[in-house]
Amino acid sequence: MRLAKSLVPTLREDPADAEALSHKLMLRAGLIRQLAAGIYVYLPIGHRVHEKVSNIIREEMNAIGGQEITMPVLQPAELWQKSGRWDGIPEMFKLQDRYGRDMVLGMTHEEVIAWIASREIRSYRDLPQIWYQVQTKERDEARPRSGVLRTREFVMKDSYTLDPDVAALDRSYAAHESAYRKIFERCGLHFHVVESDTGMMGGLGAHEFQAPCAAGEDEIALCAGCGYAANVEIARGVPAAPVFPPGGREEVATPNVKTIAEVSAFLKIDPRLTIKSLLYVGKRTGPVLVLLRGDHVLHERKLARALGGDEVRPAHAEEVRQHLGAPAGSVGPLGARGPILADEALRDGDYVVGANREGYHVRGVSPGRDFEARFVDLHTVAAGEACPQCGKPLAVERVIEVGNIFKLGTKYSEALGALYLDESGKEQPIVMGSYGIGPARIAAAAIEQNADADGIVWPASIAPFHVHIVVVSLRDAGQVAAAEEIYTACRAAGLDAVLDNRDERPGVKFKDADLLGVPVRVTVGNALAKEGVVEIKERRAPRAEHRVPKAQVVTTIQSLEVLRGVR
RNA sequence: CGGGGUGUAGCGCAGCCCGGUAGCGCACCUGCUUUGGGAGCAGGGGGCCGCCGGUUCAAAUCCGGCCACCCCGACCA
Repeated sequence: MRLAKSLVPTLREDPADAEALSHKLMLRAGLIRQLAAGIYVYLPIGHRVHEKVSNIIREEMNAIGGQEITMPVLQPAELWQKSGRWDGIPEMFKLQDRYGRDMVLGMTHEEVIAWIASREIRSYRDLPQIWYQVQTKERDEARPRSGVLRTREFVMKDSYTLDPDVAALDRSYAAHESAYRKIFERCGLHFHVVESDTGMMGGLGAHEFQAPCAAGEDEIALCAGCGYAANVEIARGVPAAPVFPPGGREEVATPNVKTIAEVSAFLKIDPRLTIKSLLYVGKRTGPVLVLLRGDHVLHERKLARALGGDEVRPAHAEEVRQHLGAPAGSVGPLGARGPILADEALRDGDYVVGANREGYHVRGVSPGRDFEARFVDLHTVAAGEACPQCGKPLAVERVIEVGNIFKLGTKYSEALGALYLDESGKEQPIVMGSYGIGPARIAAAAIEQNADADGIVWPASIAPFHVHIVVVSLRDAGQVAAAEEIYTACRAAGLDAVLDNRDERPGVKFKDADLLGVPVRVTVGNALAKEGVVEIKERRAPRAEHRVPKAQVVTTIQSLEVLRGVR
């Protein structure tokens, strides 16, 4: 590619609308432009990167026997009505055709897969199968954000496995896990494989591939000791217990003291010696009193799971007063009506709790002894808590989900009649798995993880080009000719090259080269006439430089460690 | 969906309080000079001031409504 006539609109300044590093850099380097909230145009450079990532994914999917197909984005509502997902998914784009028939824009493709399977798979001899596509997904996200990290329209590689039984599913799942590891390694990402919530889909198991980065939306708990790794949605941590002071149960006046911080300050005690009482309302299960240690934070997903997948919300102020007879700052478990859920951390010890009487708390209250409660894991893991497996301290990292693998089971095959005959001639539902990867998130995560003050620093495998050739002066015919020669030679050698032949000052070209982040830069400038050499410089620190005659450019580049493994 | 913020030239912003000619930097066009880390000088083009309505002799500016976008939270099959 020659830059002079190309659509690579770089920006000098950060766009006002961008916050996340990858978002700023993708806009500034001219990879993308935003059409609407969460909807992006991929310009030539962005498109190239996306293709490089997608092709790596394709290679690894093909390597485990995946067969690429393409399924429609536009789908009849009927399929989704059959699977039970037509209602209750606010992210689903729905529309009608001209005859008033309900349609959906696909946000995932389990239904279509099950539909194909129901028609084409008949015997255990047809199994197993791995079908995948690289296709656009449409999701009406509540809040698109961080550039390309969470969008309403995005391309996903989604694959689906069809197996005769759970043991076979386990093998397909393991094959995917190993393919995914290779994909992320080849893309140059740092990542963790973590246990994740199977969510409302109620599958048999799931893992996420999470790439650490500042703009991430998830948090994971990690144990350096034994390798335990889980999304904080499900991660369990064992907090250190406080030292409980002696003393019996007594009611104490706590005028105008409401929050945990106020209670512990007023009574001059560690917040860990208090219980935080929160009234929640489950859509089906009704009011439930939730107890946590004073310093802990409730994880609502854990609560929802403890209530059998119910939808929960904090009670309104009036509901608290009505249910417990006191305002929110003075409530507690003593004499409370209805179910009480207490975090595991509260099993032992005497705590300060709200008295259910405005302006009073009670000291020396022991869960289990002074009131009945069901103990479940409810608190959000904090860094430093002990690993549930080995006891070493856990770390908590901010991450972006770049892939997930999911054991679906037979939910969709049963709903859509995807059955096969086993060896004994008996009809069985196909056991399914589904697996997703977002190429755009991989690109953005790679930027987040590798950028420096001057711009993007691409891993060579997904860089838009391997070599960025800068002609310092277009007025020097010798430089232009040499640059063209090098450009042609690189391409002939299988190196993707971009030639900056724009009539710009050298500074502008160098700045843009840094911004674009291509791993190797070749500068054709004064040194050509003076010493007969060009400069080959790596983008990544410490920007190692080689000065060689133009005839040696290709072999020198090919010997660079940054390009190891590519071409 | 709750909270906060912003909409003025392609990009980044000022002007708005206190109503009266729409401005600055970058980018773009022309000319001259310059040419190894985002050049200098001179001249020039480009605006439904987010949209609709109201107040007023007069609205970018005041008032009302709406829309879009960003951030925090909720949600995220």
